[in-house]
Amino acid sequence: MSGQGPENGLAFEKGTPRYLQVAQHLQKQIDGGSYPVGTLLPPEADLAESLAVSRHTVRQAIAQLRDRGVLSARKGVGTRVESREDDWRARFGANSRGGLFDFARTTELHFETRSTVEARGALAVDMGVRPGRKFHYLAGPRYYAGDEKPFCVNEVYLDPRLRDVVDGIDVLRVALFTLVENKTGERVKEIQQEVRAIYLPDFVAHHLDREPGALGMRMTRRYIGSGSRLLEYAVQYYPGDTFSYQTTLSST
Amino acid sequence: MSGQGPENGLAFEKGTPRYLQVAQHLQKQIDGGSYPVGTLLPPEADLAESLAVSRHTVRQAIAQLRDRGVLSARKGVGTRVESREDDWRARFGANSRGGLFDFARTTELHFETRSTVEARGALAVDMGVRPGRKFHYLAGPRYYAGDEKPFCVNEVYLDPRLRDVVDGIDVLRVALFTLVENKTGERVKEIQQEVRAIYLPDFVAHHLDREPGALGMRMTRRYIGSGSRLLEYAVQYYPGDTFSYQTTLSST
DNA sequence: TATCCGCATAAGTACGAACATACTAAGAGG
DNA sequence: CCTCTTAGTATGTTCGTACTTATGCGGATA
Repeated sequence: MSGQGPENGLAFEKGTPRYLQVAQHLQKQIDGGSYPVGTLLPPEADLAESLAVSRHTVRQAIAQLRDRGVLSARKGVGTRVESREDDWRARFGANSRGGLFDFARTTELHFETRSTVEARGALAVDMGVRPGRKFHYLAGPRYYAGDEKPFCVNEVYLDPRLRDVVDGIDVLRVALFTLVENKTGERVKEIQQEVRAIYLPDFVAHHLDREPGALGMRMTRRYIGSGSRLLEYAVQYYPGDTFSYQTTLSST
Repeated sequence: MSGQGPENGLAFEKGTPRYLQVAQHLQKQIDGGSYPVGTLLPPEADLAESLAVSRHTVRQAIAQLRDRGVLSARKGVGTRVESREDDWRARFGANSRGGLFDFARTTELHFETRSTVEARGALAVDMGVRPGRKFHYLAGPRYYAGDEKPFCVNEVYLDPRLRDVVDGIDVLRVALFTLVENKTGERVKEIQQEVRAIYLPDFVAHHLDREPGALGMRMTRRYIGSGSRLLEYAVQYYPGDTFSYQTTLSST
């Protein structure tokens, strides 16, 4: 087509950074099959032109998809599509406070369930608290910003004193523990993470579009405050076929 | 201004990108205590000026340290020093049956299989190398010292040049990559870990005394040398019912 | 005294331009 | 036919610049 008209340039909405919109756009193209797995993306310069953004913006978008494991790039060759969203999505690698912060910033947690629960049995053991202690409980799916389907199901157990930091919040786009820190002034001293293999519980499987009992992973985090007190306990369920937990240990 | 001279700007070496040199410089300053944990780094603009690089380069350097967890940034405030990374080897935190898992000395790896293999297909992808590259392959069960039954099955893919470091070794009681470092002088720059849920393959299930197809976890590690070259690739299989991977993120 | 507003600050986003480097493929030469 | 060289391509690095947005501080106001 001749058309120089409106182009296929994106219609940018305000509020969301352009590079994220470009990343989402590319993700959709990949999911839709426009860029099949194993093929090379158009050169950055071409993408920049066709989307009417700078190459720098395209590179930021590609960087996003790269550390999700969707793309890989090689100098002098091109940018290769490694996987699709529903295929190999979440390479999770938040292994620092800041990492969790960034992770929360690029995802959305939708609270669907709220209640007050009492920690008993195995749960109390996992949480590392005395049985009988009460917690404010929230749960719901977590999405990559702009996506249709969630990639993770999240449960949160919050100290009842901190309940008001989430009251009235339906969609969370920041790390919960920063809210806790801000409201209380108390700083999270330590975060204890644990990853283990599981069979997906029913309600999780339903959200993630998997069979109940399918392979999955469960990541739990204990957020410890100044006084060695458990401020928050979070559980995340991931599908086992698309999720892996990654860490990089680098020596100086 | 007095000094147009050498400044305290870095003496850049060629070959390494500047932003990496800046990152290393900042890391050293942090480890050395010039920027204590909990304090704010100078503004990016100041750093850029004093190091005689562009702000963009400083940002790239900071980005590096951010996803290592060393730094965290907040708009309008500054960049905070979160931790120092001198003892990254101590951050191996794997746990089995409640006991702490210590790589180096408390376990024994018994090599039962040796061969030379060619990385192809999914293996090449996982290893992050081009298909066709040859590796020296070793495999066997790993025992807690004195135990009857292994708790883990281990596979190792070694750069053929490094083959002689394991020739003649039947039982390994130290981390293999330290042998590599000692023999070659080349130091491991980076270790990339990945944990995922799996169904146990037959030969693993047999060793671990589980049913084939039972819940398990697979941990892979890529040991990267100076030249971004893959020196060693290791795979460990654990039973899912007794194994979990743990990390602690402490802020101060 | 307490609250609100606005300014300064610092990271985040976005554009443009140029050069460096790794890789591929085509062509020249043996 | 094989090897070496060379030109082209695409990502990587680096500079410059400008604007946006979140935050915090301090002064003015109620």
